Amino acid sequence: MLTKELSLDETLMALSDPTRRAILKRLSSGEARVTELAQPFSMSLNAVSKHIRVLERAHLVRRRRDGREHLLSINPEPLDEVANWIVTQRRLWTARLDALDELLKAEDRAASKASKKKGEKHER
Amino acid sequence: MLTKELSLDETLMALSDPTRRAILKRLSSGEARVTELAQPFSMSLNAVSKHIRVLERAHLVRRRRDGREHLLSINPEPLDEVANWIVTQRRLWTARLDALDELLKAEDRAASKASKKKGEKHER
DNA sequence: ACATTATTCAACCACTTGGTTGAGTATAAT
DNA sequence: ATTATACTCAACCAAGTGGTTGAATAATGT
Repeated sequence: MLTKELSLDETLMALSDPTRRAILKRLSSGEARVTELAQPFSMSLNAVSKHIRVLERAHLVRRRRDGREHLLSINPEPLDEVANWIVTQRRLWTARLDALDELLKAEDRAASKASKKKGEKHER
Repeated sequence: MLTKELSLDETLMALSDPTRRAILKRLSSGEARVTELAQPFSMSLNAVSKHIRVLERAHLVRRRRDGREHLLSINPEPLDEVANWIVTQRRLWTARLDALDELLKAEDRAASKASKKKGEKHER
């Protein structure tokens, strides 16, 4: 599994910045150098360099040096962890909400049976 | 659709804190008051109150007042946006990586055919 | 050898975050 | 009416973020 200290905290934090997400998107079409990555943005090269370091810290990108060029590539592994957390949580939440929903529907049926009036509005 | 300004930035940022994720987890088993939510943590009530506000700002929880009690509940909607982004991106990334992988395998086959020497090392 | 290119490092800045404490505002209980 | 409870608001603080500029390092081109 090789899962070396993948922190949900750091991954989510790294992903929460639009510039960094754009960098990742760019990297999805293949390796790129720092300057290439920086080019589309209006900020300084140094700023982008810092963003990259954040992504690296979260293990979302890998760095490979070739001479003076640093070639960045994507590492999708941490995404799995996030995806995992999300689907797990969402299942819990919606399960609970679905149960509530069922309950409400049941009550609705009971209520409409009791009142026999059409056109009555429900709350929410 | 009702999607009122759901920001990926804010959602991911809100999720990137362990306390907040714990709060959400707690809320998956139903509504809770602020004090209830704060109870398991070692920090002050005010700190938790702030965390809740962050979650609210990201539309991950909703607040309903009943007298002096504020009842918090979960809203799973923003999670969809995140999940969506993740699966989309990951598909792109892995597609690309799989293609690369295929390429490398093909080259490996070609190389071993060409050199016919065992024990040769590949780079990285 | 010298200049250019690719990149990081270091210091700085304004702003945000995650926490604190202390006071304020409703609502509920006695 | 007083006190207790549930909560927020406001001010503060240390540490972190996202950006800047200026210099350092290291590899390449002339």
